Amino acid sequence: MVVDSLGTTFAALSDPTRRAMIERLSRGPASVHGLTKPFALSQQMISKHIAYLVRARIVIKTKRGRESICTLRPETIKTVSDWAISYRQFWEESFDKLDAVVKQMKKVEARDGKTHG
Amino acid sequence: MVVDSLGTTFAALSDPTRRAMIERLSRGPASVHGLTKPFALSQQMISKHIAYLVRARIVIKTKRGRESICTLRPETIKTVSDWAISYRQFWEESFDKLDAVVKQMKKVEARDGKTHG
DNA sequence: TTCATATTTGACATCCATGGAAAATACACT
DNA sequence: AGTGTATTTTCCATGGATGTCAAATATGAA
Repeated sequence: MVVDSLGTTFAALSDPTRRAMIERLSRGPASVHGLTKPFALSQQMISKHIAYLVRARIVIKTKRGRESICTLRPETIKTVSDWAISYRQFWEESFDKLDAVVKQMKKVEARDGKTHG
Repeated sequence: MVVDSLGTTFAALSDPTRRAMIERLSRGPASVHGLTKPFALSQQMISKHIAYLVRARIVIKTKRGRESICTLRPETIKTVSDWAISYRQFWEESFDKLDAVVKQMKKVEARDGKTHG
């Protein structure tokens, strides 16, 4: 893979455990140990998941004594939002068109209602 | 993998070719052949990428004669946006805190500016 | 039916992520 | 130094995604 920053971000987000970790970290930093408890996964796996999130620049890790404190970075999640929002016009137009189709169908239904059924 | 709809979506978005295909499809439907041209990839691979996008419910395929027409679904991209936006408060608070830190630093700088080199 | 076009499928190799087990490292405390 | 805690690293197996080649399928045109 070439350097595909957004791709790395999406790959990191594809795992439900990692998304849950992000959700947890959005409420404040936590140690690896603290992140292990709720997940019924071994600490090694949590550590590996964190490494994945760090590589994707979603999380930063800082040493505090013998603990590693994980902190969620706001910028990267925002790039995901920015990516999705760039299609906002597309989906709003699509929904508008769908609305128009539904309205047209109802209109036809009302007009032809008595001749069909 | 268990059924993880959002995870499947993110996995599909992790590939730059597929994101480019989405970008193309956001400007209107296209055949597999039409999607192949700009990508310097074999038609089989494009076909497989499309299958991946269909499986992730990002694209729908409809037969028209001997062509398969691919259309971008608006809902799925919107779920990505919704997911990211649910962290909006987090990142806005983070940016605010960063702003505050920067302002505090400037204040200290201005106060101590003449005593330091 | 035959030929060309559009698309899919199968076989196969390669790479990377996932996850467990156990060893290794790093640090705090006595 | 020795003990317990926190975290990482290594080895290994499994599964899934990527990509190519070749063959198969489906449709349109002559």
